[in-house]
Amino acid sequence: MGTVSKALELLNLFTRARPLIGLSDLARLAGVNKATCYRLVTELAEFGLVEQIGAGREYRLGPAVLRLAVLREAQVPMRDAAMPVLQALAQATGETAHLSILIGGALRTLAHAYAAAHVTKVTMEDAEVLPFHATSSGLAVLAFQPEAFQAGVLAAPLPRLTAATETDVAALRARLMQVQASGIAESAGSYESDVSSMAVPLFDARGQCCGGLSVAALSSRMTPAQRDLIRSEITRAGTEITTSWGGTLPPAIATLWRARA
Amino acid sequence: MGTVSKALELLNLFTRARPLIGLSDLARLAGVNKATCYRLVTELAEFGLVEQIGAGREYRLGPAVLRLAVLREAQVPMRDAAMPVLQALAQATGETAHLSILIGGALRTLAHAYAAAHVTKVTMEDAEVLPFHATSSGLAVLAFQPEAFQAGVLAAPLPRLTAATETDVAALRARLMQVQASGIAESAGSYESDVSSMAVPLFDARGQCCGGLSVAALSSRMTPAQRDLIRSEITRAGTEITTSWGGTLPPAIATLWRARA
DNA sequence: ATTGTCGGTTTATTATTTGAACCGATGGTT
DNA sequence: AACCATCGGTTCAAATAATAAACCGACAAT
Repeated sequence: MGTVSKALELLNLFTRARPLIGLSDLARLAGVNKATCYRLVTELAEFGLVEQIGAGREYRLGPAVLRLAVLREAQVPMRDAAMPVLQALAQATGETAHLSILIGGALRTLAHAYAAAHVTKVTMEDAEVLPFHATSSGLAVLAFQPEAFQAGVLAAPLPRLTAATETDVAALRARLMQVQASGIAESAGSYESDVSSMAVPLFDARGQCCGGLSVAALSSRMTPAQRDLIRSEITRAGTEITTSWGGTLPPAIATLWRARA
Repeated sequence: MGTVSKALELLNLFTRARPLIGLSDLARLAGVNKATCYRLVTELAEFGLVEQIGAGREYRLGPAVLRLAVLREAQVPMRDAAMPVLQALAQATGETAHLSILIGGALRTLAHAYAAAHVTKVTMEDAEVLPFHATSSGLAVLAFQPEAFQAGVLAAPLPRLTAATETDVAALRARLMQVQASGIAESAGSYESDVSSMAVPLFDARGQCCGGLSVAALSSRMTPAQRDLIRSEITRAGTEITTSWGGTLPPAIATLWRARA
């Protein structure tokens, strides 16, 4: 692994649950020497990608990420374009909707929207990693990746997160084929007990699947009628987001979704 | 310069005017060998900080910057916190307001808001660099930086952007002292002819000046009454943003602003 | 007073990065 | 169609930059 990768790996250590990290912790978490870590984090800080704050001299993500994001959104307004659709989807289904995209081989949540319909709802955090094998978004996205990518994911450890998590590779492959055939993925309690969700893949201008759109509901509310409603709404929303990204649905998917909805 | 800095420097080459860059151009612009550039940009791409798009195989900023920005804003909601105030400021003054922050020693615009009051307005682009010596924001921010930082800025070339641009170091130092004494900076036609602006510094939780807030108007509209209005509104808005960032105004500034407004 | 940890620095050793030349492919120009 | 320049990407010896371990003073808890 190159030096640059090591430095960037440091950025990945900052999460919502762990937004501030001291030098020694950073070195430990990244598995690098403290001196090495110091040099790396100092270089990151020079560019404002991280910044050091007051008392404990801990580090956190810096203002430069904002500037880069503003530039990126100006050219490729993925998040801005998707937000209104996401909110409308949450509203229409009365459940929590979220959007995730492939970044560096991992699926990460980028945005979410809640519905006001129920007091109990599935809560989300942005910028978290979703396991491919245990979420509907993961299955929806993975089903439309190249075979090599799928193989890589299925070859890695597949943690059993709940009693309902499928960890058998053959069974997962069958699920993926099913998703390819239907254009929509479902999961029930495989990531969090009591949460059922449905998801569709999203496509960029190259026609590649680069993200997923999901609606997550308490399993107790996932009635047949509700599933029909979600399927109808999520395929429409998925089409809308893909289009707003300048992407095109694979014809097979477009046909499937039209037939169902 | 370390390898990491070289890689990050590549990110800085992407601007609004030049959002797509090919490998050879990237190497030329960064002043590094093409093979080096290839390795660096490939590592950046692995993390999604850049991505390569279709035809010309050119590179652009990638989706990872979004994820990082979402995380950053979740912890330090600078942009989100400032946006409503910025819009209110534009509305109240009938002119263009913008927010800029210090990133890696440079002042960059982060957000802006237009007013509907006039058909003619000062237009802005986000994520652009503002020269310290030729803008009111630049003066406002520079005036509250450590002496070493000021000296560094004033030692660098100070391009004459318009006929009204002040490039004399002694005169600029005098301007800075004036800004320190008044808590507000003004400029008239020193960046763009026909544009006059006023700006105030913004402070973070450490009490350091980390950005500026500015209102820019066509010079023809900058009447004495308008200047009084802008001064009153911009100091209030500046206080509000600084507070919402968890920062505190230096007591001297707070006193100055209260007296004026 | 002891002990452990913190952020940060120093050093010789080591491994990574670098630059120039070289591919095959592409696309204008003559 | 032959040519030429340039593209993205690759190779490999030479050189530079990164690394690990030990160390520092400061601070906190014991």
